[in-house]
Amino acid sequence: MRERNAKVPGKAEANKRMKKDALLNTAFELFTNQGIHDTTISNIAEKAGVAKGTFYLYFKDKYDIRNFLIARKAGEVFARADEELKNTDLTSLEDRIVFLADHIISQFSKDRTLLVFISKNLSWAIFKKQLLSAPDEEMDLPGIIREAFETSHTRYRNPEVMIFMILELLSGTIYSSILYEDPLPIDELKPYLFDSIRSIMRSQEI
Amino acid sequence: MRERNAKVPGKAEANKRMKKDALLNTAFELFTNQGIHDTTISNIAEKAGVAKGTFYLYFKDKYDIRNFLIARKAGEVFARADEELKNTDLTSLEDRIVFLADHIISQFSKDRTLLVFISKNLSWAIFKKQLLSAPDEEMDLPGIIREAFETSHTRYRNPEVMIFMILELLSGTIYSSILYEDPLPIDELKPYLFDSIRSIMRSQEI
Amino acid sequence: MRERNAKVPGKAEANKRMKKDALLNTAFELFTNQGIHDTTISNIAEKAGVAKGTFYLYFKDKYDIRNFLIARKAGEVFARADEELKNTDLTSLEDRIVFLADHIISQFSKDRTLLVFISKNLSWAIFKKQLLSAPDEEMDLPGIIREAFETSHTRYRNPEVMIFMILELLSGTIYSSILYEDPLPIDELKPYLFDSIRSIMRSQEI
Amino acid sequence: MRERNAKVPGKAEANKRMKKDALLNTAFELFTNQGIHDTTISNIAEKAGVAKGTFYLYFKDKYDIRNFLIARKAGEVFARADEELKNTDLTSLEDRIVFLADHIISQFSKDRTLLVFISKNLSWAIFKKQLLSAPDEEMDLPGIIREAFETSHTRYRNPEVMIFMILELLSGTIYSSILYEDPLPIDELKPYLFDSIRSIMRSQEI
DNA sequence: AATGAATGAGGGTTCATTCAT
DNA sequence: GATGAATGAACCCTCATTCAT
Repeated sequence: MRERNAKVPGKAEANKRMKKDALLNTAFELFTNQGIHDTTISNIAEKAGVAKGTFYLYFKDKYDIRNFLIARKAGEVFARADEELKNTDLTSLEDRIVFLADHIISQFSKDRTLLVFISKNLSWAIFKKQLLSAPDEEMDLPGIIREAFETSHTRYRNPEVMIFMILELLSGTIYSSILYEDPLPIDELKPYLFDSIRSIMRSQEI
Repeated sequence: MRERNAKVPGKAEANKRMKKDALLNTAFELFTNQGIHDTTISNIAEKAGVAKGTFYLYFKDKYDIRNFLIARKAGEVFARADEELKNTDLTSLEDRIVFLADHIISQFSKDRTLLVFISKNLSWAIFKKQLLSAPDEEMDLPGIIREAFETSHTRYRNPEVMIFMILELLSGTIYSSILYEDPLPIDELKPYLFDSIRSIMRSQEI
Repeated sequence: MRERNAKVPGKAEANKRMKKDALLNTAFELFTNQGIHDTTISNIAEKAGVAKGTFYLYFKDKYDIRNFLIARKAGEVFARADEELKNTDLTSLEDRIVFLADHIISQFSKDRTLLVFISKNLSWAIFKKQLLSAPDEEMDLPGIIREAFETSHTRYRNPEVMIFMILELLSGTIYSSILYEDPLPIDELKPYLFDSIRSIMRSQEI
Repeated sequence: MRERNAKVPGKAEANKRMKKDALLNTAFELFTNQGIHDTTISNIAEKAGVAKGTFYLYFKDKYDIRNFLIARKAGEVFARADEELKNTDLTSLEDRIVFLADHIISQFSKDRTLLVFISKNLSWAIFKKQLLSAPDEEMDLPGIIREAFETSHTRYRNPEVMIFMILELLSGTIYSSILYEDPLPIDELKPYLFDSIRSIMRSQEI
């Protein structure tokens, strides 16, 4: 019997997804290359090979597609870092969080356009909205974090607040450090940054 | 006695300064009330009581006046906090920096439009450019900071990096906390935040 | 039988051509009545009954439509003269060219706005670009000229240079003569002018 | 007793002339370098080292100064050619006019910006207005021409018309030939052109 | 679902001209 | 005569959005 998603494995459905993906990929390329301000909906539609009107079948406007992209890209960064974490045998939450931070830094170092794009948007609002509340098919970040704290031997006063502060510290500092090497290049900044993260965590231990 | 052609020295200059100030004040009001995006140069000029073309005598475009305003407003926030600091007898650098943070938070709590306006722009680039390098007539912030570190009994590994991290942590967290009370209202966040600041500083002591 | 979605073939295309023609006709009228400098794109669009933005779907800017018009109008003048030439039985190239010159003069005498418009633009660059190189659907001027020289009993040193000189002499002189009757009204100038054309041609015979 | 123009050989007078000359020289430089359209009165005034308002003390607007310049520059070209003519012992008017044409061509070949500037403006209206009617202090061109025809052994049907046609032929052809080498580079065009001039003259002999 | 021609409000910017000093 | 800050009309051009096909 055919389930909910059955239909004849829809050509139309696949086509729709392809169009949306084409729009997203094109938009990301244009946003990072020439800036959001200088990218028009015409640009995106034309380069994606669809008509201008078609854009509006999938997104409300330019900012709709931007937000969609930021969330997706940020999620991918976290997912990759978490994937790598699984290959380690780090046990203390402190080590694990520093590992994640390190891996995130490393991804942004290799892809500065991505850094510029999500830059400071990798912040609490988006993090929470996208990653904590809506466990999607691909990655259950909320679950991951909850579990991490539950399995940790060390307990913290307010895990959410702690993550919040670490995230803001991380996202705030790497932008200037990676892009402008100011006040220090990222490799020289890391010791200070990781020390700070650890000391924040320790100050919150119960 | 003044003759017909005897200009009051600097009358034209004063006039020019007034025009520029009128433009700046108006722009700030409009930017905070209706957003930068929805504020047009026509709006600013009209409300400031000058012709549209006059705007261009003083500023290159909308972003020129915005940057000017951010730097000025951010400077004022620091200056006021520092002014209050002088009325205390706090001696340890840790206490003094937490005091400054507290006072800055208090200013932004009372003036959310200001927070939205300079929000995350209160960042390293602007801070350094405007406040560290160019001691202006009104406030010698570079001098203040240098002196603070020199008179401190405690020494730190890298004062600049330390200030950088504290500033990013502060500016990153207060936005979400003051405006959205997320993850906590600012008054409840403060203990965590100040603890974190202190622990960052301690981790950097030599 | 036509279905609901069966477009009349080329209905949209016809519509586009009409819009473009409306713009061209309106632009010509405004250019000749109030000058190119004093004609704005708004003027043209409004009078043509289309939106301002529509103008930019068809032409890059004011000078784009001007060049288009000059070429078209100049082409029409030549085409009409050549059409009349066919009704004669003139055989010598000298007679045929003087006939063409006479007919061109006569057209401009009757339509001074046209003269002012293409005036000195009826020159070599445009003549060559538009009329010699790209035989369009309506008139194969290059072919006409080539044929004229090939069928002529008389041969000339350099036909292209000869046409060039005659054209510049003609276009240079009629402007002042027709519009300002200076140094002579066109009817009195003609004998001198035609004599000059004939003598130029004779000087180039091989 | 002091005559009308006396005054103490005026410093003010000299100053005024200098300002006007500075404006004229600057305008010419800007017109030829960046085009009349893209040259603003501000540009001219600033580069000439005078205030914007001062421009209006000497010229009505941009086109006033342009016309002034065209007439002056065109006059200089003729004057130089005529000066050289004096160093020859050419007697026939035909030879003398071809000599002038040759010398004018040579000047424009060496200074293409000048050619672009006066280009087709080296035409009858300007020629007549500036050069034939108003014998100025520096050059009595009307006198020169009148004399040339009077001393010529050969008589012509209508000298003015003849000069008119030759001038238009010359000014029309050299532009395309010198700037674009089309239909021939100027050196190759010359034989055809001079032959044409001579044959025009011969066709007008009485 | 897809198209893309048409729209037209609206922004940014320029610059000739004035006039108080 | 000289200045140059101020003016503000004028204009170009973009581009998000619609809708008939």
